[in-house]
Amino acid sequence: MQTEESAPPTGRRERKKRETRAALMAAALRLALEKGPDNVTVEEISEAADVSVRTFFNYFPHKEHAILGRDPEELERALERLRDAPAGQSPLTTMRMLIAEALVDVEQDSTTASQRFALIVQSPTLLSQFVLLGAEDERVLSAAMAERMGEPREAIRPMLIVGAASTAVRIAFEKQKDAGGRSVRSLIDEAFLLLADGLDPDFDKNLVFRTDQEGQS
Amino acid sequence: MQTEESAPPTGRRERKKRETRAALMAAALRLALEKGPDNVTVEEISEAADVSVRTFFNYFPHKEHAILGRDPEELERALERLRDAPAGQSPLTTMRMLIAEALVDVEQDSTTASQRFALIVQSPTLLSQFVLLGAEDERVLSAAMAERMGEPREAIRPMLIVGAASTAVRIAFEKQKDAGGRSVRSLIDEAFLLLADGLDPDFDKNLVFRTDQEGQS
DNA sequence: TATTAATTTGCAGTGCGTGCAAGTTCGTCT
DNA sequence: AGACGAACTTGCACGCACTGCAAATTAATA
Repeated sequence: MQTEESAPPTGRRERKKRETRAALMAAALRLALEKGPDNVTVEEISEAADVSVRTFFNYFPHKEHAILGRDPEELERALERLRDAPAGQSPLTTMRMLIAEALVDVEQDSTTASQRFALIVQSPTLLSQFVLLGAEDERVLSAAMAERMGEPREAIRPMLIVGAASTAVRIAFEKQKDAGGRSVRSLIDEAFLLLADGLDPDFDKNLVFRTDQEGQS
Repeated sequence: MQTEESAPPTGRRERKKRETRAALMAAALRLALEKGPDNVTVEEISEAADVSVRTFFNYFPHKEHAILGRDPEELERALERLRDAPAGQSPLTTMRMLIAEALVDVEQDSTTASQRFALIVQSPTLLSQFVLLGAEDERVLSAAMAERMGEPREAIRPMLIVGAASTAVRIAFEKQKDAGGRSVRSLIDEAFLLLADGLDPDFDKNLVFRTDQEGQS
């Protein structure tokens, strides 16, 4: 009657599942690197991991998920960190902290992480899947951030902070290739400073655009 | 020997191609609205437009492109407006102008435009395709904006301005449903003010995150 | 009208992804 | 241990997206 999950249920079953999942992810990543992400078939991946094609789809909804190998715990950790952040900490500071800590996670197995990113920017389908997963995260984070800030769910600012921070990270990664030698971290730093201080001090706050062409003088 | 394109070749052929393309787009949109974007097959669309399935793929690379029905001239117009913007105008102001004018375009055939947007947020595949096309636009706009601002191509600020503006628009559209009655335009206004003035006046500029756990005091 | 080029179409084929109905493995209870 | 039930794997059939190829149709040109 103790079907509850109190002790870590490390049965043979759990272990095998983890192994299979890991094998599939590894095979997917390796093959994608070797042959280009769009030239890999699910059949090859399954073969390399020594399972049937059908089993592959029991583990991943799309081929891309296996290559991306997203860790669902990452979002959990981020949410937890957001909850545990100092009460007085300003929202953008919190976001930067979250990102910095997520980067640490990523950099720990830096080899596979940077390889994955190279693949992502290479393949449109991978990129779109990646963005899609990111958008989901953004929604969850925005909701949590709004609550933390004590703002209503429809408020613009929390969402904009999360969205802009995410944009900053994306740009930093994209720019890293061109911007010779600069670390992703320093690029992110620069972007966050811009976001915090304002992107444009000369922005014309009084300008109102009208759909009709009145007031042209 | 005058196989060149000097006069607008409005032969029967050109006309038919336009018609077919329009018919496919219309059928795709109509069916997507009726049955949900994920329950429409290419076969149905082609049937409704009275062409073969194979012909459909001669016009669109993916099913989604027919539904999205993107107008390639829109980006052209935006680029032109960016070039023609007053020399002294601040970058974020320019972006807001671009967006305001693009909104006018969209609102002119508002029926199909808003219908399309409702579809996009409904279907993950549509959304990802949409984002993918948007990312391409962002790159082009960023490059033009960087040039206009006289900054090198690797500079962060132009890209961040374009990216953040695009994020603001996206959020405005997403929030429109919850934010009872507020127009997209006013939501965009609010977002732009936040971006211009700075998302977070209390951002801690001196905080440096380290990968190791030193300086914990 | 005869020639040529563009377009459409059918057909065959690859690959993704899903439901279903076995078969197999594992945990559990007696 | 043996039996039972649940979880997992697998094969099979299927629908759908998309591509290359070659034949057929249609429009433009000489």
